[in-house]
Amino acid sequence: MKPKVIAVAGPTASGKTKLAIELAEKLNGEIISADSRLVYKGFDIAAAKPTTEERKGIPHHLIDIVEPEFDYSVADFYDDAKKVLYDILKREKTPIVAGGTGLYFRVLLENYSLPRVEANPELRAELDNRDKEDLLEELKKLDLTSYEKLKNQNKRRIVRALEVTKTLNCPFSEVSVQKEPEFDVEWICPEMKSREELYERINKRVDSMLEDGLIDETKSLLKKHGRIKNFVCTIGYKEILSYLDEERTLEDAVELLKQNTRRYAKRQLTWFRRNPDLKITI
RNA sequence: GGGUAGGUGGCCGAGUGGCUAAAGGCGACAGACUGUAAAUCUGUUCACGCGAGUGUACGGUGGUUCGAAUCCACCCCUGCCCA
Repeated sequence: MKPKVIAVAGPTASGKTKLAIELAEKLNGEIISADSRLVYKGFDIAAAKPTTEERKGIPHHLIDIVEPEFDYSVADFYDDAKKVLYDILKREKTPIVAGGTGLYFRVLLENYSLPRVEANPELRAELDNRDKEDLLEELKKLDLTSYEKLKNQNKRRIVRALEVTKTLNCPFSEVSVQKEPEFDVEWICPEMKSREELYERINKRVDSMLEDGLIDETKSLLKKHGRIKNFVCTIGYKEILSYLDEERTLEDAVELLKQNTRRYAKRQLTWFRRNPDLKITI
């Protein structure tokens, strides 16, 4: 008997946070956040982190666990989430994995075996300096399977394949395989009527982020951390920063923020649509 | 009223006789995703058709030409300058 896990997955602003909390109340559950931004301390308004009241006393895991300077990786998530998940099961409560980061769901619940190869900045820099064709040539010699899969893909993924292959001295394709799923997952996504409705919710949520003090939050994070990657690459902060830098008006920055959020939601939909259990129709 | 620059596909913008259903960018849509993932990358984008193809299209109406987004005439509209 595999352990039962509930997964609440959906695009940003679809209402998954609320849905997860309702389910947790009903099922004596605890929530494991599967969100690459919620892990960071201080990323509150822009990341739509649920407030204490909103959490209704339900334990939330993997939120506010690292400082933004720390590069939290999928592997970190995998280790942390698995530990928490078994802990919840041990206490005979229901684990509810909720979030919007497709890769996190895949690695945790679809049991992909992550090659244990940490990011190697020197090697990456060296590989980045070479052009894509050159890297592909090398990959073709070392790992034909990965070459076939990645030849039309982006350079970053080719770099990673080479990084793993060279470090382990073993082809990337042989160490990154899918195994038998470890959990019995019930997939749930919030109901969404139409793309228009979702986009409308996104627009409204961005407006309320502004009312809640997104600009002040951006300023104080900037002061505290400077322009570190995780900060300036986060939707919400990057657009407000462009306003603070006087690259565009506030109005334009907000419009761009809405647009980038819509695009992000679209990419999330692409990810989740692939999962037949999620029944995404918009 | 006079002068001048211009009106191109959802938007911006290149194109100055045939190689043009019209570069490029943006947007939109679709897809990929195994340690950067709110990241990064790929494809499609006038209509109909599986397709060869057919139809419609560069402000409007006429004209020149075998052939016009491109040349000519008149008209309409917009920006700027002068009155």
